Amino acid sequence: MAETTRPMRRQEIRRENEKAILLAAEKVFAEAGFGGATMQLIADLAGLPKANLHYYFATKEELYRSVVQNIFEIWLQAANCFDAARGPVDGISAYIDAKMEISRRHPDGSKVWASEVMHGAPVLQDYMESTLREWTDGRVEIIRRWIEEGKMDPVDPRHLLYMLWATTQHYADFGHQIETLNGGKSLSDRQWREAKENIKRVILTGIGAQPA
Amino acid sequence: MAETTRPMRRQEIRRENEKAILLAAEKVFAEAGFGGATMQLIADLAGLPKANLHYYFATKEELYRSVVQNIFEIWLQAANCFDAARGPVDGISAYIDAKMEISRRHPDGSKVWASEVMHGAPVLQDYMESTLREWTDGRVEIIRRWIEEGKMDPVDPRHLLYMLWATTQHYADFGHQIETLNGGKSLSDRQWREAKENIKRVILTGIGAQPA
DNA sequence: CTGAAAGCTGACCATACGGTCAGGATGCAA
DNA sequence: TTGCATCCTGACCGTATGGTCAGCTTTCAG
Repeated sequence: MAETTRPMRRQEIRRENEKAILLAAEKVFAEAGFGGATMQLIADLAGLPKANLHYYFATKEELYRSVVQNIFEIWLQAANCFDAARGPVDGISAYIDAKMEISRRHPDGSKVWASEVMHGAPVLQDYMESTLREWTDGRVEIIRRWIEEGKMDPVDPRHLLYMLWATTQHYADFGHQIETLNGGKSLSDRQWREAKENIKRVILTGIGAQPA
Repeated sequence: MAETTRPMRRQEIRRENEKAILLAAEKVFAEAGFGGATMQLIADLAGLPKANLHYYFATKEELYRSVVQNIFEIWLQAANCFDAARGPVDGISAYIDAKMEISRRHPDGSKVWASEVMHGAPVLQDYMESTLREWTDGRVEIIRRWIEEGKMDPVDPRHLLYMLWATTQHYADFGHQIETLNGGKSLSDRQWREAKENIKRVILTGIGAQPA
């Protein structure tokens, strides 16, 4: 990678290698699942000897945990959209945009996250019972208020959230299916825009929050 | 299992053992993924010695293939709802009901299917390019006709289908998350009903197909 | 310049897994 | 009853994988 063999700073080395490993791990875990992934594959993809992986991450479990926590953080960041909003149109639109962008930019991370949850969240159970639950309860409260204020129809907030998660996440997790049905090509910029617009229109109309 | 050691018919034996193996395999593949699943675990769960598995299914791949094809068939059966319908309200309602029932009754199968697609459909690529594509194109055509006939708003049929798939499948694949957010309890009959109603209401309203 | 700490790695190990096989048990048709 | 095809299984094997380690190189503070 580095053309000149300029001496690297310790900190720099650590940062770069960890980043490379995490990126490779994310991809391999996404493609093969935890059980199917091998440290050797991750090492090859990261361009490092396998033993070096164990220098940075003691075990496969530890590496996996780091990958999952990373994507969970990104996932939570999309939450901010909700808070700053004054009504369902703003809030839900922004949230859909944010989550669709995650599906597009971090499909591997999304898959790892989906896999983790599908397998019973062995690593993230704590987070789900604390952070995720708090986040969800907060958002449920916001939606409930919007309903009270007549800004949208009385829809069960939880099922609405599930719908948002499901619909947006689908474009990452089932991306391969979507590509296949798209003639084997990945979605173009325009198609991504159309996807977002369709989702927003259907859901916002569906909850009676369309802006005139 | 059999209390009396009544002699079993050959056919019967075969059928029962294959069924037991497939059921166990579905569960183990769902919980651990293909790579994480072991023939030993499947054998234990099926109550058979490992070697007996290989008598019925030569390889792990072959067993996996059978499991995946099984769920794909169930998945396709839900299609009929669409065909018999006279309009979006009937058709989409029935489809959502059917797919939600699959998520509820076959959560393991749904997870295996999701896993298969997430990992690039190594086994089902053929089916996706033939059967699934045909099915989808047919349904797209039906929806397009509904739009032409003014029975619903002009929504992109493909993205609508993705939304239906995503939303319903979510209750199986992310069932663990939903349970966690439900206080660790699985959804009750009433909650499943509410889920269905919410989804149907939001989507049907969202596409402008609400009946009066 | 020097020594210690950090970074690196080829070779190695124990284990677990998918798969095999020889040979025994069981049903069933004739 | 007999013979044979099907069914079953404990013991075994080769391989791949996660992980270890001794010893090397590189950075860098003092």
